[in-house]
Amino acid sequence: MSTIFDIAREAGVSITTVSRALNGYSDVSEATRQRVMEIAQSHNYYPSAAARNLQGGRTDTVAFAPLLREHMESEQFFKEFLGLLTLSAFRHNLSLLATVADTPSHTTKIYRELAGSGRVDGVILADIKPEDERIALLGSLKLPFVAFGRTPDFAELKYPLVDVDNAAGTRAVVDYLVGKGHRRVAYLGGPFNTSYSLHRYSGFRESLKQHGLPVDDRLVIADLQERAETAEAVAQLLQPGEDNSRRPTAIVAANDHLAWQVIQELQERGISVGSGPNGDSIAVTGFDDLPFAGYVQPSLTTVRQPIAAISDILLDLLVMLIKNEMQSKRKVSLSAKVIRLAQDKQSGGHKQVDKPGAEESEQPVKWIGAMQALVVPELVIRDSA
Amino acid sequence: MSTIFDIAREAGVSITTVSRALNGYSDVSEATRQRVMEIAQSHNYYPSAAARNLQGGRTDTVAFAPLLREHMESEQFFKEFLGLLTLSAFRHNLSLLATVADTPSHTTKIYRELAGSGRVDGVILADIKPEDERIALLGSLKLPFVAFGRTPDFAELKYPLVDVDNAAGTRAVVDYLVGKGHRRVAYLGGPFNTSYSLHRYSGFRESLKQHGLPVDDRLVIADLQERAETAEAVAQLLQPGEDNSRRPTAIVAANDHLAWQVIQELQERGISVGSGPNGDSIAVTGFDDLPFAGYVQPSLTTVRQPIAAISDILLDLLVMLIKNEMQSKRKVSLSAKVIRLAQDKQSGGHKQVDKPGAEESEQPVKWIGAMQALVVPELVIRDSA
DNA sequence: TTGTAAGCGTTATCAC
DNA sequence: GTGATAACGCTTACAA
Repeated sequence: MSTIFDIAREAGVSITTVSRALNGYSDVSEATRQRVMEIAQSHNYYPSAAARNLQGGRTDTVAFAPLLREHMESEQFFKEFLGLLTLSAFRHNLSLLATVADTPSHTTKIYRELAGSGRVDGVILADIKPEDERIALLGSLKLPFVAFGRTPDFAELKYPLVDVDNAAGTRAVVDYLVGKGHRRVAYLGGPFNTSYSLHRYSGFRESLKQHGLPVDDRLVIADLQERAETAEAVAQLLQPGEDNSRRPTAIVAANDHLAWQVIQELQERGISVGSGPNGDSIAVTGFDDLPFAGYVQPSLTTVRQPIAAISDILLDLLVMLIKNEMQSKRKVSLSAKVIRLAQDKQSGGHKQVDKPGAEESEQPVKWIGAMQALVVPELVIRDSA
Repeated sequence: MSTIFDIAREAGVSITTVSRALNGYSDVSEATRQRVMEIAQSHNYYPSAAARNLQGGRTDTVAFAPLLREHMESEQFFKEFLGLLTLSAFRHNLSLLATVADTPSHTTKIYRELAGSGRVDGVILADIKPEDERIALLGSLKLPFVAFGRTPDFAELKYPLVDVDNAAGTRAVVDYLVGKGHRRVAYLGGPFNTSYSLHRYSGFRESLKQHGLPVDDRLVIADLQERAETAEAVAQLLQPGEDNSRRPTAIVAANDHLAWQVIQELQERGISVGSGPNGDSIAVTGFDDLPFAGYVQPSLTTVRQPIAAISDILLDLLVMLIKNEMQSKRKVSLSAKVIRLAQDKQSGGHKQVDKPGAEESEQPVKWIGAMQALVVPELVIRDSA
């Protein structure tokens, strides 16, 4: 590949001039600029990203490095999020560097390396846990980041984030179910190790309490992962021992995947799945509204996470952060200007992105802090409840 | 962030020594190495990727830059492939740089830039078209690449590729349908602008001919994209005018998405979907076996593209190519050694990858040239046909 | 308007 | 074993 020297030589100017011409500086004669640009084009010349980056510029790249879970190949949420992040990044004129971490400690290493090696301008965090070291780590590393999710102390820590109001989501579900007459509602969840799983569960409890219904611990089973565990959990719910009145008429699953497992278990036992607290059918709800949710039979009543809108906001925030970081590499706190910028979004949707195609779905977004957004998810009523 | 100078100063050695110690050279005393490594660790030092890359090293990054299609947000195949590429890249100790191209000409620009700026060591191409300029382009740019898919002249061009035997896939479908007694089989496809869409269609024709059945052009409708077009196509198939014997008993759709649209159209018309050439039900088949294929009702009989295995092979090939490229930046053709390496895979699966987790599904792979693999897809029989 | 020259942080090539 | 020093290709003061 040709370098800036080749272009300079052929154009009969210095490399400085080439650099200026190509970077759109004003102090270059139009004639020179034309010539330089033509020659550059004919040589298929593009400035070396490495050289450019080395002298202090940005990489125009952001990273996403989720922790590799078992059976990640089949994890729909991961793929959805990754795909939509890629699209959002593109609209923000950014590239997405996708990696994966093996283990929690490997995660730390990856972020250290990302920060140390300067490969990216910022990172996107997901699957935030209640005590997530990554937040402090990235802060100390001075690597700009945005979180999808939040820790309980998000208000004090003041890191930029977008979260779905998961509690509101399950509350909406339970409200809906209770509204349809359900009184015995079970909750099936995965491991309670992420913030969102805790929020979903607490939304469930809150709503029940609000309706004056008891939370029957025998109707709550968590830590479900493998299909076999779900099978066992369903079996447990269906065998209330002596008293048949303990059998739930509705099952709230913490995610779509789990909901689908539950539905299959019920169907295998000849129990019909669907709405109505009466009869012997059982209502089942999910959470996420992944693409398959509308396809399964019966189609899933679930809570939609507007992932496309979320990734757009995440990148809006990250871009602002990076710009701020670039402007002044010494200031520790966010400049007031950036914060104001972020809050301006409150009114008027998210038209920050450069390119068309962003979700303009007027997602209700609540700003719960400077650069901290809470997206209210929507209940999607289908056939399963 | 600290640099190599900081480490050198603190360790009381030269930067050369630091570099050597950290890069595992043998000519460094064990004592020095220990000290240097400790100090580096304590400073959270990682060599600048830019500086390192500038002096000629690799980036350990490969790019994937698909063309942005309309409604890409909802394109499952894109997300599947992207997610699995990310996982495969990780197993090969590579990062994946994901971008998107706006337009075909933007695609060209992206590859030129990728090559010129040296941001990545190689790229993965997908959606290969019968006349795909990208192959010549990347060749001339000397940017290592692997293609998922192939042009008709792949044998002469000799570029590295992995393809699914799409023709064999639809042949298997038709064989199966004809075996079940179907005689009037329709074909519904998208635009015939990619190699795979052409291959799928030709497989369809081949199989019919092999079974001595005529190809009724009125039963072939292509270029379907929007749901409305599919609706019209289905309507057309169902209104054979005067002669009712022209109505197909089976519909082969070119992909799962289309198959699902067809099923919905049929169901809306009160036509049951399923196997058996008799009765008034119509069999429908898809292609891809995307995650939702098993979820829809009736579940899709389809052809499975083993995407996980494919992306592993793609990256196996790309890694070999890159290594070769690094070794000798002047040689034009592949070294015999690399070719041999690639063909060795023929016997013994694909255990090339460093980390566990690769699909060891013993996918049948036929090598149709040096570094050119053809994966035979599998017919998955479910309820829709 | 243009050119000179000093970095940016590595690794590689020589010396010692 | 270890250390100067020269690239690597670019941007950006500073001069002219």
